[in-house]
Amino acid sequence: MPRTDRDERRARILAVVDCIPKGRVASYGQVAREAGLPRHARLVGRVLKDLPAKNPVPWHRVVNSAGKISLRPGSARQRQRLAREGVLFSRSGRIDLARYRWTPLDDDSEPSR
DNA sequence: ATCTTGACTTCGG
DNA sequence: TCCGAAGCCAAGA
Repeated sequence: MPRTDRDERRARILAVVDCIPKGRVASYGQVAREAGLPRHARLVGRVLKDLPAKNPVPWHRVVNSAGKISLRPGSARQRQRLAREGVLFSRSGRIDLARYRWTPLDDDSEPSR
């Protein structure tokens, strides 16, 4: 069990990220809200940044509110992982959130529209 | 306690 | 659509 408040929040954030289905994405802010931590989008980013390589959580399914990859170095890797799951990128490198955004309860289902 | 950082977000122009 | 500014907030130093 998490001992500190910090570990507690970290665990909740990762739990949410772990729920994002293959082929769908969520924004940092969305993950924060669903983890019960509104206004903590940046915390989500920090947690993912410090994520051990061994951790299997689908960190690549988290993008910013503009539908773009926030990772500076390494964006190619994240993009490739998403593409491999069927997530299409626009010419400007953006993901159509209206189409790929994950909403709890949709838990699977192919992207529509 | 104070100041800086940043895998963020929203709002204007 | 593309910035820049402002708002936000936990961590580090």
